[in-house]
Amino acid sequence: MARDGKPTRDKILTESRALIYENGFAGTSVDKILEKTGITKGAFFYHFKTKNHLAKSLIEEYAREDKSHLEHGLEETKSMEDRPVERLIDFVQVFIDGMSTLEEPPSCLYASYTNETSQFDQETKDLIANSILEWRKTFIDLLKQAKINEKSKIEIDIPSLADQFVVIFEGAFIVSKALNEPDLTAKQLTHLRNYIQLLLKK
Amino acid sequence: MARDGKPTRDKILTESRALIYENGFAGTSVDKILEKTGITKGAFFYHFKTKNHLAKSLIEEYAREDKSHLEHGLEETKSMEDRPVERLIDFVQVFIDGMSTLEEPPSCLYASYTNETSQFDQETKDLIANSILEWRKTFIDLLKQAKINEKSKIEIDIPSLADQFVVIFEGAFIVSKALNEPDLTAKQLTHLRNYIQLLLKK
DNA sequence: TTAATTAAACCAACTAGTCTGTTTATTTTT
DNA sequence: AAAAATAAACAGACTAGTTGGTTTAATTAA
Repeated sequence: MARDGKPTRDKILTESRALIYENGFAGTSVDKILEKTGITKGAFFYHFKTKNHLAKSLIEEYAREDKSHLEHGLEETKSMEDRPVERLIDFVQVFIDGMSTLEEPPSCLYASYTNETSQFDQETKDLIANSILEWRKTFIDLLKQAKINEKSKIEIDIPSLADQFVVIFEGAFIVSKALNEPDLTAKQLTHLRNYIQLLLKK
Repeated sequence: MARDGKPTRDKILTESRALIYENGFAGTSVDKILEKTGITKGAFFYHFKTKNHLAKSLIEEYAREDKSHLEHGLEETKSMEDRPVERLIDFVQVFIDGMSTLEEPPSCLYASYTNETSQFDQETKDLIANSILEWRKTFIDLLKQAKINEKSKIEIDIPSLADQFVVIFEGAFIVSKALNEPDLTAKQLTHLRNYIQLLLKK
């Protein structure tokens, strides 16, 4: 057996993600990653066959984290399973709390990739689409359990309301970055929470 | 008199914008632009000193268009100046209408640039920030005229509600592209219209 | 008659990726 | 326990092609 390569691989993943948030994927050269990590070219291409294999690994890792955020939201509100209306509101609140007290504007790898789609293969793009659809599915479920359409005075398109969550996240990240206002995302999510609350009021 | 360079310059601007929407700025080489436009290198650098000068011209043009969209929204609803509540709703409706019946997912150059910020100079980034702040300003005005905080049962942070408009646009563009659902943006804006309507109901 | 454009050669820096060889920790054999 | 073998992990020089950008001389069109 030989020495442990995991620290090296992890360092490449963490640092390159940060670089991509600032330069984009095409704008992040392998040499820049090497410079930032202090890792050599040999080591880099030992761990990742090509630069695009790194892109794939990055998005896979990101999607795993994303999924665990979703699961965390469900877990945190599990005790309210029998009060679906409160659960729905509290589910959103979990993420409002998670987005407050940020020191700098957040970023999303899905958005980064989507802004230069042609750089990536279909599998990578599918992974992004499916991750977003997971949020849609989960939210549709929460909205249906809260019987939102029976309670609301106006008719609501549930799937698109479900999408609002991801839409506001993605949009807030961009505006937060463009204006350099780290607390913007939490504020934006608050409006989604308000909207749902107003819809649920008979 | 000499011959007119405008068609050449315009072609570079239009085609390079389309390329940036697919490849990002760093991923869009000058050679690719030449290939797509059929223009020569000499002509390209005759019109743009550097690739980053093109970036600047592109965002300036984009910001001008953006501003005229804002003005168009105000113009279209000018007849309701004395009914600020209806005007506010109708202002949003103008953009819902503008975003329905799209054939393909829309894109935003502000978002493209923001996803690879380090490629651009401060002036370019400032132009983006200021363009977004124009929307904020306009919307704050519309919201105040509609006396939203006097009418709403819950307390509303007006500036962040104003930002919702741009946030939903930006977020919807990304999700629309990631899922390849052209009509997503219009649907998302509809929820913003609903939200404001609910807030305005005493 | 002058600005706009072509065509092609050219450059230095940078690009992703390859290659050969070395280090390192563990396993096997003695 | 010491020596030898193994293979993963890593080093870094090198390559072939691309990058943004320059130059220059001839040509085109209003």
